[in-house]
Amino acid sequence: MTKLFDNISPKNKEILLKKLEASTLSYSKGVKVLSNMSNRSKENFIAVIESGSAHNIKTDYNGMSTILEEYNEGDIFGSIISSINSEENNVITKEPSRITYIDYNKITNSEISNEKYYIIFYKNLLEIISEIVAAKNERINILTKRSTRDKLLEFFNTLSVQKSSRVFTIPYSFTDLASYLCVDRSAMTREIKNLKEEGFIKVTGKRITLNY
Amino acid sequence: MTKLFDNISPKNKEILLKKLEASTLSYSKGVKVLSNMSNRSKENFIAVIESGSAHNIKTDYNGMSTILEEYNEGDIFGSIISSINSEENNVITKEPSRITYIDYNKITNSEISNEKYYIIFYKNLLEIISEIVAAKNERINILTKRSTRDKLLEFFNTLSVQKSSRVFTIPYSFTDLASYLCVDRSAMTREIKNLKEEGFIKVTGKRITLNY
DNA sequence: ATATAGTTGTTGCATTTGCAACACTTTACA
DNA sequence: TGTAAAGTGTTGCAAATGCAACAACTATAT
Repeated sequence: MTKLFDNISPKNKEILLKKLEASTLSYSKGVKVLSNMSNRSKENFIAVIESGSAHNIKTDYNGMSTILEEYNEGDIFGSIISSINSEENNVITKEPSRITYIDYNKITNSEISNEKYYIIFYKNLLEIISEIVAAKNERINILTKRSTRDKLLEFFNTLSVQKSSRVFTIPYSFTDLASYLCVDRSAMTREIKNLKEEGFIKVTGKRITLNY
Repeated sequence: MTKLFDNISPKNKEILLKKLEASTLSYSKGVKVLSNMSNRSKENFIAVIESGSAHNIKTDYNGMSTILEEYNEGDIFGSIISSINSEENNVITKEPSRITYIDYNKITNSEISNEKYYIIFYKNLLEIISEIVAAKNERINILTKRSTRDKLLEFFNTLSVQKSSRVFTIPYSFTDLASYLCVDRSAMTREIKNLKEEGFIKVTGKRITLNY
């Protein structure tokens, strides 16, 4: 469940959704989510993942593709918070999913209401966006590392902090991880091997143990 | 001027600032801005650059430093929107500056007021943060490029779009640009030379002309 | 006005990374 | 359940990048 409606009564939530003209669509697996959306409405919307999951994938002019973001149940994405405007970006479902769309203009331009639930909604939105910003900062943190090794270590470190443990599981395939870290897959595999041989990490499938 | 108080009357602005216990500090050039701030208050604040400018610089364990962000007059930064919590991060003034601090807890935890200016403040904050997110997305866009050449071209492209012109001026020294793009300076200079020789760009000092 | 610190362009060389190709394993799904 | 598709580990080789060092130039501060 998204935090977007935390502390708002079901009744008020309904009023709000109606006011914002929210609509929910269902998708099967592996579908480009925004392809049937007009460029017009692409410019200002928020989407809530009601169920399922999706990847935001950027494909370069030279065919190089990069996983920009991962959206899971309860996550939100949209024009103001993600880069999805470009032709290069695609949001693709990883499994059958249901997504609710809200016109962001309706949020910002609607009559300013004195209703309490209105400001609570704003607070919630702000909080969610703050979390998104934190995630983006972390991504930038990883990408500013100059070497494959340092990118891996930074990534592992983040996971380790998240799970409060030196043992954790990589939530991607190694192929996807390379894409996420923006490095060549074979070079990454080589570097992981080095880290193993030098005793920094232990790798069992997707389970990593940090030894430092 | 920051947008934070747009559409809020001076009187209400004052009430708001008092309520939020805002305080303004002055700094000379080249000063670490947050060094005298307690870790406690570092965790939740917003800072507004009233005048002057600053860099958010991250220095690695191995001494490698990267310009994460640049703050100019009217910009805001802070714990919820920037990565500044780590020991590695420093915000350093580029010139004499005045900065106003607002305790973010005061914003989120204060009694929910029905005052109109209150929700306007929220809207403004949300809008500013959306712009920050857009900037971060752009940064990620650049950093996901795999080669120095593509990073340069993406950076030039962004500037070109911003200025709506194929001629523009780089707002950094080349040394700082290399740091911003996370590449070696000499390698970057080499690549810029290549781009010049291949006729893609013209370079006169910091003035770039795109020929494609 | 001058010393000092910082910026720029350049180069040779070492290292890292990317690319292409391959065999093998695992997963997905019709 | 069988077949196709996707993921994994590996390697040799080529190309890109980083590193170190230098000289020339520019900006800054006292």
